[in-house]
Amino acid sequence: MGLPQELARGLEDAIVFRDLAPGARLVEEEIATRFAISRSPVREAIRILEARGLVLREPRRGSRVTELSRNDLDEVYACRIELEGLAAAAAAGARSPVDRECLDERIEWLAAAREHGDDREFLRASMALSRAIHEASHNRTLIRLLSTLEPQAMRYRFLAYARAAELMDASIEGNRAVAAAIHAGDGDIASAATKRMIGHAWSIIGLVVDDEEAVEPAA
Amino acid sequence: MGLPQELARGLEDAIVFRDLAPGARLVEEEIATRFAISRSPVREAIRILEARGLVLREPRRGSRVTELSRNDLDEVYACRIELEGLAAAAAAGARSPVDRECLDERIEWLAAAREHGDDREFLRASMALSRAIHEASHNRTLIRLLSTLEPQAMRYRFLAYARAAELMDASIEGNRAVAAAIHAGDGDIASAATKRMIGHAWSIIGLVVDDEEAVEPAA
DNA sequence: TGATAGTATATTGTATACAATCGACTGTCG
DNA sequence: CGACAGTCGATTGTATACAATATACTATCA
Repeated sequence: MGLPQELARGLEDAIVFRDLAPGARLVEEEIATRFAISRSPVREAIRILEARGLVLREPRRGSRVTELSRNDLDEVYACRIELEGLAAAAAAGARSPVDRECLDERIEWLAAAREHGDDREFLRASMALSRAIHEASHNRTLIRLLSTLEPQAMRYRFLAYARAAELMDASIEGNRAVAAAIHAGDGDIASAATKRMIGHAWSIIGLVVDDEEAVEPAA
Repeated sequence: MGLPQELARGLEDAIVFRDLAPGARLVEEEIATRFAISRSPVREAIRILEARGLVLREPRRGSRVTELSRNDLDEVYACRIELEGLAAAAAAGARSPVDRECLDERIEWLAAAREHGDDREFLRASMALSRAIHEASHNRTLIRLLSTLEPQAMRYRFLAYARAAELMDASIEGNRAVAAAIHAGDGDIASAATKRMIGHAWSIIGLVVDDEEAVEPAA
């Protein structure tokens, strides 16, 4: 993979897992020296993050990690619920044996991470599973859109896992239902199951974020 | 606006209106010298176009304008129909007086362009109207997603206008219905009207693209 | 003392220089 | 005659140098 993409992945991880807090500044030269590269690939990486809504770039004033908020959560999830539903339906329509295997594999990975009680691992498995469904849709445009939407959604999920661990169980169960519908080739059910699962998560995460904002109103 | 964004706008126009044909190469230095700037902003501009699906960048091999195809059309419109529906519903929910004026204004512009018989002007007005609806949703995440999806859709619409002018009349009528629902504050009707309009366009454009592919199978 | 102009510094935006790689051409050898 | 290695040109990827601008600090004046 290219250097900017690789760097973007690393920074994205840091943002999703809160190693880089909301509001943190991203100074090009600083990052460049830290990774012993020049500003050129760093600039490219930051632009990738901007396209994903993870950082906000103000002209001549630099970039900072975007804040999380109830309003932003609602925006992201309103889009996500539609696009993920679309992906599940398409995956059910264009199902292929290899995708099927891949899906089951990743659900097991998800369950294993839950057993282990590792939040980060669970989120990683969850991202991998999502991507597998996206790929199974064989809709490259949809994949492109989702790849610019998912990372921000992951930030909220990670936030919520710490406060509402039952969300993980709901996620496993929901995904099992989605996978079953995809395997059965029923797009409508796959879409409905996906929307139900995401809508449920949305409401739970919303409570967590509301709490967060009540505690820290100065954000 | 920044230089890269301005340049991207210009190149985007050229691609949408077919001044840059599908498959055309975009050589960084060539563009740079043509506009009397350096490669740095050109590279950024090309990345913007890539994020919008207008150009395909292959590592170390350069960028070329993406091809249009029936398959790609279906991908784009499957996403578009959902996201535009969402935008219309949100706009209906969060309607404000200023948005209302703006909407009506742009529909009149659309009708005027149709009277004039100017394809390009009609498409420009159409883009402006779409953006107005997007903005009226007050959902910045949705706006971001749509801004990376619309340009590709515009390419197909421009293609179809030349062969199926009645599409423009249907667009005016459809948009009037959508605007009425938004003004009435009825999200469900706004969404349904939008999806009906886009679905209709989808089927007509599909025929045009099928024809195109039958004529030129070597693409 | 408070406001303001001026300056200094930090950081981004743009231009240029250098390195690496891909594709095409060509010449040689089997 | 065909296949293949080597070289050359074109183009992208990365690094560095320079220019422009925003912010913070300081000194001066009302």
